[in-house]
Amino acid sequence: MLRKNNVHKIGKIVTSCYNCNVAELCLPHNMDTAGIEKLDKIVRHPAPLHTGQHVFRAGDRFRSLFVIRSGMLKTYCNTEGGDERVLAFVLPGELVGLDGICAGRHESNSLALMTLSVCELPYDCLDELCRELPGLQEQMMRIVSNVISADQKSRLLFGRCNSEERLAGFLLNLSTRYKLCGLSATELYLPMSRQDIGNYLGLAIETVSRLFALFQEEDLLKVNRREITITDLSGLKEKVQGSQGSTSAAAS
Amino acid sequence: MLRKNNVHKIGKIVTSCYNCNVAELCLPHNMDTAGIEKLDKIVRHPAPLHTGQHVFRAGDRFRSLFVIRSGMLKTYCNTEGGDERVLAFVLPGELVGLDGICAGRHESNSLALMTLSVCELPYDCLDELCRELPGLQEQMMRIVSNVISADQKSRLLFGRCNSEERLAGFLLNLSTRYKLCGLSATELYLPMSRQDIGNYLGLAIETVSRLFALFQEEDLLKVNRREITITDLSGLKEKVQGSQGSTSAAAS
DNA sequence: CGGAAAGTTGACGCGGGTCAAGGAATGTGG
DNA sequence: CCACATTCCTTGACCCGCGTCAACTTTCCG
Repeated sequence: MLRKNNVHKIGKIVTSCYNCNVAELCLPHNMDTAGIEKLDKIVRHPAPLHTGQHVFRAGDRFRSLFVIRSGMLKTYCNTEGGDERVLAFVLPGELVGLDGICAGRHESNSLALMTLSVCELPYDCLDELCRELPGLQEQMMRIVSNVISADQKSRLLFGRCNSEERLAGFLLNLSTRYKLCGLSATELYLPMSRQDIGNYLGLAIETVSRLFALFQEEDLLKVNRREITITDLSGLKEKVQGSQGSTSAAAS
Repeated sequence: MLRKNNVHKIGKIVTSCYNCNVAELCLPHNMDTAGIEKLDKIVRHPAPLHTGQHVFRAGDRFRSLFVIRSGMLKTYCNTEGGDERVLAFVLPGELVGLDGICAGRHESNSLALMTLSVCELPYDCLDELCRELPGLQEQMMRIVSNVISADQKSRLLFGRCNSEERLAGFLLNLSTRYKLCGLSATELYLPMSRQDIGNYLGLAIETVSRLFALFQEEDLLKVNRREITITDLSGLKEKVQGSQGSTSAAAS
């Protein structure tokens, strides 16, 4: 039931930039009606993707930025050794694709973790529109700054702490961002596998599993497969003490 | 002698954006003369800072971005527990301060690791100039994208590898970036303490020390306090196998 | 010259990675 | 509908990499 609920919420489809307010991060924030209208015209709405499909792959020619409308994706890279490194989980209202601008090619992969709909922002158009609408450009820089700032915070989290702090920080971070999307901050459906979580946090999958069990034993969480309920938010926060990983984040 | 050499090179002062080509990353790259002239007018050159002085501190009102002209700085944050987390080391031609745009305040500290001169780019002026010069705006986005992309790569490095891989990756990364600044790629003067290196890499200071000794024993490096000479670049690269940490990087 | 800060080296113990086995959920073909 | 395979997750046992503690050396700076 929790899952259904959240999926339905995440699955709510918005139809234009007017009523798109999935998160403060999204572009129209603080823009006037005329501006939003223009932005609305360049935005494309590709058909929703199914779990396991890519929005883009590393090496693809960079053409567009993407804002998540509903669902969730992960960004990852492959190492020379061939194995995967999860870089980020991206929620509705957050932006992906920024890492492709400088080289003209995407440097990471974006993969749907569940049914996913995105807004596509062709970069040429966006660039042009930024010249017309100074407000948009400022907003772009603010978003980009936020991405960098979120990267920094997640680096704080991983800097020098043990597995408990990491997982706790990760959950708190998700909780905050879920809330920003209008979802529950305590009942989280995690569409990614334990594998992905471990990979992202730099922990073995077994460790992640054990920690979920431990947190449950300590009455911080209730865990039911990929549905988790935070029952003691402040207890979880105490675990992260010594770092500050509970802020909004976005990817590449 | 190595130290003197490098310090002198890093210490070479440029006087305007015309002949400022410390690194490809810097703003004038790919701009026409008129554009550079305008940019040159808004750039300020504060007096050089001494070791231990701050360019800005977390909480300071955000007014400007800074490009390093010569020297090196570290960016760091303080955790709630009061201890420090090093986020990045920033070299000539690289940009700091981007993390302050979104909140209007700097979220990290920037501290000179040696005598440091910077270019100050008042953000309001820069923003305005971006409207006049589309080329500048594009370049800004490219730089920002590069910062994000570099963050991503460093995350790959820290993702899931042991201490040897981390330190080797770190040294290769620095080597590449030193070369971009026109410095030697093999003779590196590291102005930061072992403490800073360990903090940045998520390793204990003792581990860093032991690894330097180990790498020296394996004839990969010659270590003389803060001066290190890479004697076997490919050997060092083999260590990092399984990740890709040898690309250019810049900080917030 | 003395005191502090930075770096090195050794001994030890634990957190978490690795290996292995088993359970639960989902899919597939008959 | 069931039998079977596959994927995902959990739990236990073991062990090693690296953090911690401690002692010592070297460098720096007044």
